[in-house]
Amino acid sequence: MSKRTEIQTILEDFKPRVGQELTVMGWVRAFRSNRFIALNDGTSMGTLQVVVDFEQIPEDVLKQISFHACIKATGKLVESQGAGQDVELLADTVEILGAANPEEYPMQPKVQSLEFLREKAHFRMRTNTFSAVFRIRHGIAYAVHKYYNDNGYFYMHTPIITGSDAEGAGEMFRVTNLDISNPPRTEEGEVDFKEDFFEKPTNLTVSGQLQAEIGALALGKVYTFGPTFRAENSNTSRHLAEFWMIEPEVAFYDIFDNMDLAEDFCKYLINHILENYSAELEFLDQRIQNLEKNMPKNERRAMGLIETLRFVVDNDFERITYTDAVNILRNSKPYKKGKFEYDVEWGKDLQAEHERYLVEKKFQKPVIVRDYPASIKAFYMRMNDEQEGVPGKTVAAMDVLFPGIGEVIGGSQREERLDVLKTRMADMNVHEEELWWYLELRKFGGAPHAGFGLGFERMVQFITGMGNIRDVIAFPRTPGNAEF
RNA sequence: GCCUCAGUAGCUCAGCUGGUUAGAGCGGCGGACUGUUAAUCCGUAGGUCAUAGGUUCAAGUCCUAUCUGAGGCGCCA
Repeated sequence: MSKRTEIQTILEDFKPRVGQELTVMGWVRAFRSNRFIALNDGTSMGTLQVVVDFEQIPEDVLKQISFHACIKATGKLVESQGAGQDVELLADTVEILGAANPEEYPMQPKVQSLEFLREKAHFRMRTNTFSAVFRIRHGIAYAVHKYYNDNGYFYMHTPIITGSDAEGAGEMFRVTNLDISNPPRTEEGEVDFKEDFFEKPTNLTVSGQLQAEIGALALGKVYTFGPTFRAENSNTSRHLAEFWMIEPEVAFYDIFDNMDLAEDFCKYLINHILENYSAELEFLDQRIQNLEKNMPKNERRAMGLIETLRFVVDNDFERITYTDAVNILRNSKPYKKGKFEYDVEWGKDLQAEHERYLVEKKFQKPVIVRDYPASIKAFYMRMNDEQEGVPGKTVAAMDVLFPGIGEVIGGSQREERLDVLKTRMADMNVHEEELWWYLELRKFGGAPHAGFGLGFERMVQFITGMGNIRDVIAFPRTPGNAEF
C-alpha cells in the first residue's frame, strides 16, 4: 500500500502542501455532479473534496463511487475554486478499494434514526454522529490516564474474574466451564464447584474496588479502568450489562478529599474534550439543536451542549448532605403538590425523580450528596459519628449527580476500623471467611482511605449529549442483546 | 422485573370513526448535467401493512397471543 496522507493532516495545515502530489484513502460521503467526492477517512469530522474528471477516470470506476465506498485517490492538492473548502485534490487516478453496492448497502446519505443505526453497529461508526462520539470517547479515556499519571497515581489492573460474591453491587455473571446441561453434583445434589476450573464458584467482576484498596494501602494512590459486569435486568438508557468503570482509591483521603478529587477529575475530563475535540462537540451540539427544533420548549435542553459543559467546568459543584437533601425535597413545590411518585423520608433512598429535582430544578448544576443513611449503603462505607439534627446513623458515602444522567459517581470513605467493619459485615450478612484478606488489610498496617467509581459511559453520555448509553459504546451488551 | 407507546416500501412517516386498485418525502435504479456543497432536474421500480389466530359481508384499521423496538420506573456506574 503506498503512503497515504491523512485527511485531518491536510485540512489542519494545507498551505505547505498546496502543489504537492498526495494520496488519500477513505470512504465516500457524497458524490456531487459526477465530479466532486466528499471523502472522509475517520481522522476528523472534515471531508476532503476530491475532484475527478470523467474523461480521465474509467467509467466502471466512476460508477462504483457511491456512498461509503472505500477509495484511494492520487493527485495534486490545489486551492479550491469552490466556496466550501480551502483545498481540494485534483485526482489523476482513483482506485476502488471496497465498493459498497447501494442497492444492498443499508446506510444512506441522510439522517438515520439512532434505533436503526443501533442494529447496524458494524456500519454506524462511519456516520458523523458516531465517529464524533467515538473519537470523543477515546479522548476521555486518554484524559483519564493522563490525569492520574500527571497526579502521581498508578494504574492498577484488578481481576475480571472474581471468586468473591460479596462485592455488594448487584447480580453477577457466573464464570464456569462445567457442562451446564449436566454439571457434576455433590452427594446432596448441589452443583459441585470443586470440579470447576477454579474449584469454587466464580463470577465476572462488578467492581475492582476491594482489590484497588489493596493497591492504595501499598502504593498510596491507584486507579483502575476496566470492564465491569452487572447481570441486572436493567432496561434503561443509562445501564449496560458490560460497561467501563474508573475507580481511584487513595490512602489517607477522607470523604472531603474524595469529593475534591471527584469534582476536579470530572472537570478535567470535560476540559480536555472542550480543548481538543471542538469540531466534534460543535457537530453534536448542532445535532441536538436540530433534533430539538421540533420539540415543545419545555422538553428542550435549557442550555446547548457546549454551553452546558462550560458551565459545569466554570462552577463549583453543589455539596449537600443526604439530610439536607431530604429537607430541601420535603419543602419543595413538587413535594407539597404531591407531584413526586415516591415519598421522601429520612432513611429511604433518593429516587431518580428526587435527584433530578435537586440537579435540574433546585441547583441547576452537578450536585454531590454525602452522608447517606447507613442502612441503605454498602458494608465497606465508613460509619460517621452521630451528628446533631440527623435522625439516624450515616456513612461517609457520596454520589455525584449530573443533569440528564443522574448518578455518574458513587463513592465513599472506607471503613478502616476493624471492629466497626466486622460489626457492619455481620449486620449486613456479609461473610467474613470470604473477605478474610479485606479484613487483614485493616488488621495489619491499615489506614484511612477513600475512593469512588465513575461510570465511564455515563461520562461519555454527558459530554457528547447522547441520550442513550447504548450509543456511546461500540457494541452494547444489554438484556437480550449481545450481537456483534 | 413492572408500566406505557409503537411496528405500513431500503429509511422516516401519513393512512380520519373498518368500506374500491395502500400514499408521500428521502434513498435506489435509468437519463440529463464538468465548479458542486444535504447539488439540481426528468423518468422509474419497490409493500404477505411484524407474526399467528379471531370478530365481520368487509380488517393496515377492531380483539387475543407472541416477537421486536422505544420511552419511563426499579436495581446502579
